[in-house]
Amino acid sequence: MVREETDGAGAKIGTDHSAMRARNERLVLSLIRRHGALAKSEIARLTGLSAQTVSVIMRGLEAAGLLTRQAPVRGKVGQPTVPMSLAPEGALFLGLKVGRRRTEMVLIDFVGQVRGARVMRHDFPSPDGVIDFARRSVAELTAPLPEDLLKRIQGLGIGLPFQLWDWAASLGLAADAMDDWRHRDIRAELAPEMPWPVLLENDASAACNAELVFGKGSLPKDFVYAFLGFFVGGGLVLSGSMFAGHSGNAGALASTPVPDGQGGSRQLVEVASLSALERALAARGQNGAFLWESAPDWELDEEIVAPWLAEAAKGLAHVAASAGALCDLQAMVIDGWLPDRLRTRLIAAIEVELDHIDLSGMARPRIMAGTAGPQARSLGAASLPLSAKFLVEFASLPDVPDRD
Amino acid sequence: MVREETDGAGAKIGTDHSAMRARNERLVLSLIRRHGALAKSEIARLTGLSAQTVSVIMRGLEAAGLLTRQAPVRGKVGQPTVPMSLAPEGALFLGLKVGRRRTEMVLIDFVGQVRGARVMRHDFPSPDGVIDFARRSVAELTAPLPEDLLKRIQGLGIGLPFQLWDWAASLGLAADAMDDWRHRDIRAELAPEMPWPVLLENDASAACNAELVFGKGSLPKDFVYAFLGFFVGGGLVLSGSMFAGHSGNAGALASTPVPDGQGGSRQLVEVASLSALERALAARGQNGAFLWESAPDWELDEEIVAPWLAEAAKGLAHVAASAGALCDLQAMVIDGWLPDRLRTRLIAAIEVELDHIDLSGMARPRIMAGTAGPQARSLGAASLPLSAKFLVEFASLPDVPDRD
DNA sequence: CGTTAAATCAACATAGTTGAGTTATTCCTT
DNA sequence: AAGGAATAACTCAACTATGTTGATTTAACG
Repeated sequence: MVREETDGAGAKIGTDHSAMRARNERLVLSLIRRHGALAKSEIARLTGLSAQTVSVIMRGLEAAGLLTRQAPVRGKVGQPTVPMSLAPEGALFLGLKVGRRRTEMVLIDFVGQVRGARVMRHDFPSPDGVIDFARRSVAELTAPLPEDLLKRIQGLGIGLPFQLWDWAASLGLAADAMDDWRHRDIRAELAPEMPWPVLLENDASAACNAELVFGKGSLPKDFVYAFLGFFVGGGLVLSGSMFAGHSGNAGALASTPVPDGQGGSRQLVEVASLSALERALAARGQNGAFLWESAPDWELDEEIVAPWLAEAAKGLAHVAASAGALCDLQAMVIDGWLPDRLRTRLIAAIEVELDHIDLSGMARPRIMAGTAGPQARSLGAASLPLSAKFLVEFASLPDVPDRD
Repeated sequence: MVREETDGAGAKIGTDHSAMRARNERLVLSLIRRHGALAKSEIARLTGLSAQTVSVIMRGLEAAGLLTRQAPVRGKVGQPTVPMSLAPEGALFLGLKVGRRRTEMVLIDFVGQVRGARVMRHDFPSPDGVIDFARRSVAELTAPLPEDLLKRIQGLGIGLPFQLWDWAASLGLAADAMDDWRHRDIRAELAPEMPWPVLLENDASAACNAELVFGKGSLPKDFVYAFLGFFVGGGLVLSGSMFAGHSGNAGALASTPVPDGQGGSRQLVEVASLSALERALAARGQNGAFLWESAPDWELDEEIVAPWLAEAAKGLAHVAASAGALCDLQAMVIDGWLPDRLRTRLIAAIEVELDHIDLSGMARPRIMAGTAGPQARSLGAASLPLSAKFLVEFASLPDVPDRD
């Protein structure tokens, strides 16, 4: 039931029977995840598969504990339909998010509920410290689980900022303080110790995946996602699935050139990131460390926040326009380690800036708020093994009509 | 043998046996197209399919006339391998390219050789004129074909500039001269008359597809393609296949905002297009009509071409950087209705401009020349039905190792 | 109690896999 | 140089996995 995806050197790219079944199973799970509970007959109509085939597949998924039957729906002529929904305890996932001041591990279930969490604070992350924390947290989070749930853990996802070593200088640390990260591969180090697959992604890409898999709003099929943390990162969702790029670095919004207002260009990270905000605080003699102390509920002086917001919005609007033109995007989704109110203001400001950009020849992308908020990255890390094992690439998914 | 892809409302998204076979057949054809002749045993190794399955599939493709056996290769221990290559006459395709002053139709074979062509010149294209030309050209191009080749025509692809109606003003025509295009759908009008599928794409996206399908150079898996014509357009190739976007408008490079050198931004089309060059000519009192008269072999005054080149390169370098960051691209491919020497200069100039952009945090995209040149668009139009029917999405293709 | 739609059962069809056998070559031994 | 062993490509026949079809059962409404 729901086999691993073969990968690596000897990857099989031809399709055989088991690949066919695997894909059809993922298709069923993906449809139910996106739409909510669906009856076998509805799945048959949506997929074009025969009722018999769908019946076999869904009974299998139910037997595997991944689907549960809901109360039968009566009121229409004919035998009542039995909607099947995702079984929350059908599968569990661990997510490790490495951050600037906080490293977190979460345990989530099949529907994205957080079942447990651990947090470690640090001046700056070190590979050894993170690996140690990961080991302890896995032990602590799995210890209370009964045998049957323990077996349902499907993987560990890691969300890690890329080019961590570039932080050192900006943190006032010795320039080589984080050089360790250059040469360490924590995925490869943790994988042998863990009984499940271990996956790694850029932390912002992971956040994007959380939005895609667990997002509550109705997302378009194509959008660019931006997460404002110490850096700014993102992800690119095309045809409903995340596009990671050949080296896993797609959505590297930090590096995007944006006009600097003086005829040249600079990188987005210089204007639309919390590091930029921290610099603005420092310029006024304030210590920005509080930004990272706890959940982001801070309130800043308007004199500091307004100019930062204006520049960030200008940069992000430029990205929305150029990414929109290139990829025919319908939206840009904004999230970050930000208080809700600030995120709302930022979105409004981007809309205003977009008015000042010539968008002829392309569709204007909507600017939307993310639904996962500050915890998007850890949720996203945990969502990586979920996507890898249980979801089909959405390219082939149809629009699911609402039930009447 | 190689079935049509089902599409439209009742699209079947579940996988059944025939979809499995269809995909494996396309996979075989895609591998041979990319690599050149391959033996059954090599295909078996590359795909991971069993020798028996590959044998059955390839005998079928041979019987269908899509593959031909090459001379057996001896010299190694064991039975000699029989490489199979694409049969040039295995399938034929028609391509209609609508342009500013020229509309063309070509007939190409399975390996991209042009078997026939028709050209119509006009002051500006009209839907009725184009449809009429298409009808006549199809008749003229197919008339000399023997019965068996006639049956091998697989489709008609159309490459059409989007937003044709915006030209009118810049051509000095009545503003509503091309309003017809707003309301006409030449694909829908031609389709019922033709015994094959009729597909339509943006002309620049079609050119991109030609590069992808017939390109002689070794292309990376992810690149952005730019074609400089009257406008500038492009295409986006991700994981080896073209990404068209939800409304078919991906790669709309014309609309990309680039810094205007004065602190604001303007659209790429204003600097990197032949319409910009024509404007520069007009500003010096020269009539730019000659640009379109024949194949692009013109030589321009350095005082006109140098400033245009500089601005175009600056704009394209900005696009290369921002697209590169967003999509983790390995390259930008440049082609256009340009003399070869000018294209070469443009590429060099983009490289220089790229040196002035901060690319930290991303890989520097290579700037490469296209291999199809001025005829890329008509070739590309004809390549559309080829891709649709005979190629698999390359996402799953492995790197084919060279034979030793 | 007839009609309807969901769900299932049993027989069947399709296409991939496995293992044995055939073929055409090179390599090795005499 | 001749003949057999080794090797690798290819094919055949039997088998397996999985999807489809048409008949049947089930549980509701009217």
